[in-house]
Amino acid sequence: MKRTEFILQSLRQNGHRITKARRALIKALLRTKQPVAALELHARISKSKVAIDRVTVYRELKFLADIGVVHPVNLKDNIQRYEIAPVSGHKHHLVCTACKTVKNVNVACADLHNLEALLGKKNNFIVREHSLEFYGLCAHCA
Amino acid sequence: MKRTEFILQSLRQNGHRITKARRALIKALLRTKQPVAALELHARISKSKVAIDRVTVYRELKFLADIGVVHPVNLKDNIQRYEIAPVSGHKHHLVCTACKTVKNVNVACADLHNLEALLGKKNNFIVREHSLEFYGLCAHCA
DNA sequence: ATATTTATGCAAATCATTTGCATTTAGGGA
DNA sequence: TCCCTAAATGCAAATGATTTGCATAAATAT
Repeated sequence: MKRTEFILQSLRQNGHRITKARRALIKALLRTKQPVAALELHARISKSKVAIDRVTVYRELKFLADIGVVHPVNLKDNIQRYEIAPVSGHKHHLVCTACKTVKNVNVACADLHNLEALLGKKNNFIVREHSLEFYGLCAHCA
Repeated sequence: MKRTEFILQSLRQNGHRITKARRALIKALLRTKQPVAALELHARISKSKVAIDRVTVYRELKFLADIGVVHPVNLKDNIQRYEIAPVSGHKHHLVCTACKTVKNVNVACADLHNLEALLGKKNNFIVREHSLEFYGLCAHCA
């Protein structure tokens, strides 16, 4: 459980408080291997006898995203999900459109960065980020 | 106004009816250069004195997406947008996170297809599609 | 222990989208 | 042209995710 403490530590150092809700949220986030929605997370936490409000989960996730502890993930169903931010960079996903299972995949974003520079120049934009997700059918659903 | 007629024609040929709502929707969709949300589209159509219901817009957009006339576009705000499907392939977008302007950009998806094949093999998935969007600041907002 | 400020809970609002159902209407055929 | 039937529409109300307002609780520095 070292990762949890590391995150809490850095929160504390930045003047944020360590509360029951925050601790439960981060632990729950670390436990999941897939991006989770606020309500999903709230359900899981509730099941583990920790009582925190739905609204707190929404607020906390947004807060954690603001400070970069979690990354927002947007798939095609227009539900906001989050995942613990990796140590560096960001993740890409492979989503089964049938069972909704999400797998993390490695993509060499460096290749995209050239493209981004090009697009930026061509369109007079400063390109800051990209989102790249893959959709298909997992072995089980195919 | 040839494109409109072409689309209506092909709808007719597939046994779908040409209604006032459908015609207005398609014309409105062809008029916009950026992905539009249902409510946005409804507002525009209403402004042009054509009275069609919000619900009809939602239903129609979903229908048009099902038959491939429009493509759903998902950006980071979890609002469902649509755009007229290009003759072949699909579009990618460059979104200004400040003013929300969306520009279409050309991406050689062929490069991604190699990657998709690889990911599919590695994860035992059948990869069907991808979504790749870019975010940044336009010249005006930078 | 106390003050101060951050974080939480509860209720209610909001926003996008969907559903049920009764009514209208496009378009093929008599 | 009129009618028939399925397809499309409109209206009202439901749903689901997310947000907001406000008063309270509780985490830390002093």
